[in-house]
Amino acid sequence: MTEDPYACLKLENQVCFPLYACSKEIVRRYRPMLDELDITYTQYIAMMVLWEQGSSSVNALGDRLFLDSGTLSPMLKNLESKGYVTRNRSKEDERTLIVSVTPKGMELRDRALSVPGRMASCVNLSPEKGKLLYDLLYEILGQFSAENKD
Amino acid sequence: MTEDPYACLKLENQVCFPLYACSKEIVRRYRPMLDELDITYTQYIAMMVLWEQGSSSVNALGDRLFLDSGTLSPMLKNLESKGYVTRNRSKEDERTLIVSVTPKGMELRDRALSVPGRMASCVNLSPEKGKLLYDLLYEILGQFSAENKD
DNA sequence: AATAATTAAATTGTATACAATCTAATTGTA
DNA sequence: TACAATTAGATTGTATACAATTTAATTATT
Repeated sequence: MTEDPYACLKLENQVCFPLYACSKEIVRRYRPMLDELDITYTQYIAMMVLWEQGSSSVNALGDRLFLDSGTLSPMLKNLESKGYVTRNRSKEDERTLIVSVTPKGMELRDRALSVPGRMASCVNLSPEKGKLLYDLLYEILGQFSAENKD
Repeated sequence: MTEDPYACLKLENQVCFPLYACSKEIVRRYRPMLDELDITYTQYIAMMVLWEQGSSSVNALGDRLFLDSGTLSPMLKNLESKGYVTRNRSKEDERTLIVSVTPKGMELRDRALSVPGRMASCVNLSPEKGKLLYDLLYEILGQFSAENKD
């Protein structure tokens, strides 16, 4: 049992690294499926919110996705150019931009239906472990959301 | 209990999304600490490998970090310009680039010693849950590494 | 030995991410 | 009601990520 003063700086002693690597690798595996829909992963999660809600302000979308306007602004313009969403200023508050799904965007939803199932088959984790992972991640995210509410 | 055919496309039913969000948020919390060392998170994990091994080929580093040359090449040049590493072609195989830590790079290690502890205090997860999360993530990463060995 | 196939990095092009700054609209306050 | 403070997005600048392609070096094959 040798005492390594640098043990804390070893890659395998980090929790963040497998989180970072896992996230990247999974998103990478989404790519071929999302290519078929002509969207990226970031666009996909934005569409998920919009499919569910119909529309959202950029701000609310950012809170939900943990993304800021620097990422969202160009990405939403891209989705608009593909015809999946429209971007309109709110009548009540001209500062607010409302993003809404178009009919073409709603059609996309049907074509995306097979994606979650096909993705699940890329990650071999038992349902119990999946639930465990999910709960642990949301426990951390919950803390982060609480922090940001200042 | 209404049957929603689109339930699988809801953001809260994804495991990937909290993984993606959590990874991003944690890396974002590293930034102020790593700013003090004048490195980014990606440079930090690369330095972790180099601190431990002294040197590595770009290829081996990429396997370890799940990054390709498109990301590593410019990032390692950046680390070189800061004086933390040197980049030299291998004598045995001129295709291979060997990245080595410089004395200045090793000094950085001492200044980085406080980072893991300060980061840990940003995430309030019990040691047991931390271990659980760690194991689940490496279970998934293990599958991915096995896949890539074809 | 000459050529084909493979391999390691580097480069190119597209799309994030995010801090910092800017602009315009709205709200709070003296 | 003017004017300061705040807020919502957009913009700018830097650094990833990664697929696809290119280049140079090495290995395998005929």
